[in-house]
Amino acid sequence: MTPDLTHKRERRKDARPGELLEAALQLFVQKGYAATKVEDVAALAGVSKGTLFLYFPTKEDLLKAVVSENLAQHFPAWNQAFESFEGSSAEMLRFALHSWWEKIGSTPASGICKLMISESRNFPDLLAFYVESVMRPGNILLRRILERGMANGEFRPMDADIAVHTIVAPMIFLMIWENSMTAFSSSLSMSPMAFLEHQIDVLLHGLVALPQRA
Amino acid sequence: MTPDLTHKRERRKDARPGELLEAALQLFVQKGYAATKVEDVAALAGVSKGTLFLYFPTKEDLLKAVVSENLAQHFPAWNQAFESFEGSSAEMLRFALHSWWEKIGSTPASGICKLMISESRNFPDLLAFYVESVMRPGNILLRRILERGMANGEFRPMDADIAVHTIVAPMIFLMIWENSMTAFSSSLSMSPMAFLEHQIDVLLHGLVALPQRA
DNA sequence: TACATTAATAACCAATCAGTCAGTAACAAA
DNA sequence: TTTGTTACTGACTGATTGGTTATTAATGTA
Repeated sequence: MTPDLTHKRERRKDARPGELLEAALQLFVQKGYAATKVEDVAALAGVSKGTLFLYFPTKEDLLKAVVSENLAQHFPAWNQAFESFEGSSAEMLRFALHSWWEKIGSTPASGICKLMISESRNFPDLLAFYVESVMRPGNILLRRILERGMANGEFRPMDADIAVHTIVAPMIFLMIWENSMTAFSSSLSMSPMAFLEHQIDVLLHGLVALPQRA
Repeated sequence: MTPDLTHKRERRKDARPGELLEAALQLFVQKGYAATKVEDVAALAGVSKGTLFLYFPTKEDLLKAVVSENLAQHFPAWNQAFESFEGSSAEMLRFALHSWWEKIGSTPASGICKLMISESRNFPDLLAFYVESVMRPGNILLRRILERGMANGEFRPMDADIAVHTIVAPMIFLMIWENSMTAFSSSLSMSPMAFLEHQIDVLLHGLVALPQRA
């Protein structure tokens, strides 16, 4: 990452891949895969283009490495947390969304989401990989929370598969917003935490003032 | 659009721009701006590359034309509908979302949203144009609905600016989903109308079974 | 200091692609 | 049929860029 302003050669074989992946993630998210030149990635990582190809055989391999490198490996811990959770399902949902925000939403890894949206059509196998590794586990975890809530009467009965999308949608929106809009138009700024809190509140209690269903 | 299989030349000066824009929208959304070749756009529109440049001076001009061509011109009508609406604010919200789905969400114009997300960083002036022409009017309209609901006690008090995002987020999600995911992975399919209905219901009444606030 | 190893470089190559332009064919008018 | 106009074509070009490789220099070892 640190641009080498002194033009002095350094031999750091083990540090290069990580620095290149970091630079690639940033540029791919910023400009799109096709529009970023490998030379720019190399420059941002402080090496020459040739060095990049020393570690990643093609540009496409670099993209795949960026995605797999940033995949959320949090699901084992999250599933564990689900098993041992003591509180209400509403608290559980709040915990899940806050934990997601802390571990992914607020980190550069959130850019992967935009990357998948933009490039999935061009790299279907990458999409399949992403679906299996993060979307499906995420959906399953959320559905278990919803089913727990419905089972103990805390949530009203509903189609869990659709409800999962209702929960996920604003999180996707938040990641996209941060990685696409805010960078340029400051008038579009929005406090992510305030949005998250409001979202959880509406999700649980709705907009209407007076309850009209049992 | 119709690929000319007979290789016979046709002179249709007035039909070309529209057909080229339609083809360009489809390919830009599918593959991304940088990854689509102008020659492919021309071929899909049934003309040669030279003809495309006869109507659009550069590739970037083509992109800008695609966006401006597909901008929602529905806001005058929608604002009008708001003024004369008779029912509750909940019904108004439902009407707004359904109307949006009918006029934009379910049409190719929804691809513009993905296009803006993917390319806004590379074309900031295009983003500014889009924000002014569709995002801001949309936000204002929704905020007026929310404020009407709060004013007559139908909705509970809230930060309208944040709440607008909570309403918009799932719609953005729906457009992105349809334009990025469903095309390749049929396992990700989801009924847009079912999602929309569920979304409105949760938005209004929340997930919890028993009301716990005044 | 001399030598071996290899990480890193930069000049290079081949393919791609946005944009051009000299020429062609469709159509109208005579 | 001839002639003029112009929508349309496709071969061409210059610039860009993914990927290669011969060379260089940093580091370890004797």
